[in-house]
Amino acid sequence: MAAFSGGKTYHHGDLRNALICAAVDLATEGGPERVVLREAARRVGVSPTAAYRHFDGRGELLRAVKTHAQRALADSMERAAERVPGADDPTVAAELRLAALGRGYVGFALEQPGLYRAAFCTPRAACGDPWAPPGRPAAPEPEFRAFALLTEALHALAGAGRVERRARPDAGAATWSAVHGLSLLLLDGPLGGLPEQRRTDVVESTLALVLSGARADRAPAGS
Amino acid sequence: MAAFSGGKTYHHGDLRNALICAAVDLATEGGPERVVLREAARRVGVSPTAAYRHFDGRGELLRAVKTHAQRALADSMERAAERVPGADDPTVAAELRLAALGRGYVGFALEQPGLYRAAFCTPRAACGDPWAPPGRPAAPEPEFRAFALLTEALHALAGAGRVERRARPDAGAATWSAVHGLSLLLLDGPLGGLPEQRRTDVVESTLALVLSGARADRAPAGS
DNA sequence: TGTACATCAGTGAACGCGCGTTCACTGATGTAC
DNA sequence: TGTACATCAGTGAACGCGCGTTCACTGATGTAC
Repeated sequence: MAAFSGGKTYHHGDLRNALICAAVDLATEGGPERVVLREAARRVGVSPTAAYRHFDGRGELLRAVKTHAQRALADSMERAAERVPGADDPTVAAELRLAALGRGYVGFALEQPGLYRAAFCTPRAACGDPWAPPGRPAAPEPEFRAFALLTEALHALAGAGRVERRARPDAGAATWSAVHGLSLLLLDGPLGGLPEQRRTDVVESTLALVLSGARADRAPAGS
Repeated sequence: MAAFSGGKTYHHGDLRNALICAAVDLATEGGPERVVLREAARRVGVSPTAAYRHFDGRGELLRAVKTHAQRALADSMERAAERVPGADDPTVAAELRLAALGRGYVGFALEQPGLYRAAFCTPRAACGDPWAPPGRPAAPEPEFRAFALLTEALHALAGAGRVERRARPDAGAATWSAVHGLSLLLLDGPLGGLPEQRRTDVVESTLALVLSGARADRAPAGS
């Protein structure tokens, strides 16, 4: 996030994007609560006031960071899935893809902890503003492509080799829960101090849990 | 948390516990980042300086809150498990208990969101101090009885009706991941806006995922 | 039982910090004629 | 093509806020003799 796209048309040229990049850097370094409007302006070399030409305030800047972080998370999942080798059996292929998506998810969380936490920050939660009013956020949630990727993979797996079979309705949410919880427990939770090998074991165990859930979905009820 | 235990021996009498209670109240109202030393002292009716007779500083006060929150979480799980009806089949009984523990876990998170988040806060994460140094915390982690309860239930389930069979080593962590992730997605995550019924569905789906993992543990490999 | 003293839990004022946000402004860019 | 003007992206100083923490202190409690 050192460069930004737009051309230099005005005084600064694309200050909005430059501020977002700086804010993303901040989140990368220390999570959402490190996203500080004054600091972002400082890094871009501009007065804090200038930011108010482009954002309503800190909240809006943080939302932009959140959107960016969610995209980066989904990108990481897709990259992991692309690296997965093909398989003749469509069921095996679908299982490999689902597991790869999960690894990409957890991998992103571990490699970009600050950005990952920013992807899930809410005004009332840990975004540096403890005084935010409770209740639903006013602005609509940005896309959650990560969730869509998991759901699609589950449906593909449920229907692999059969005609139009679909996964249980909330299987996506359950799977998401597993990889999300795992990421946070590993990141700054009680599973944080694990050595490399143990960490890998826990990740694979959790992916195995997800896959066994998907298999139970495919089998006749009560097996 | 309106009362505190100790007798009035000194000027205030058990100020330490009074401060912890106030801090727990703050966390209950707004999560760990709302735990503010000055405000806790204010509520107890004491000068901020007085707190330094009993705590090293804000960090230590927050740790006390965290410990309290973890105990409360485990208590909620045990209460939920106690309400579960008995069953003749030991396997069924073990499954019912595991599911009840999971419901108690998520239930606590939904009923006490602030306290729940405090139970998992870390200096470097969302505890209101974005400048905390990265790396492992100096002080050892307090007990995680919630985790122990899940692991024990999984082992009981794996061994139900058989001689000394144990669950897969990391099944506890995987299960914990599922309920923890679910709680956070429901709390302040993208699953936050769900209506009551849908929320219940998602909880049950995730518990089904956990149970299917436990069943796969019991069945011969490759089923 | 009474008195001098040590201990220690509390006070009150102050420190420096950095934040988000607002104000009146300046000076560069673009545009109408 | 030149000039007057409107627009708008930026500046700089200041606001009030509340925090964590430290300082020198006071006054109540407990203790030794």
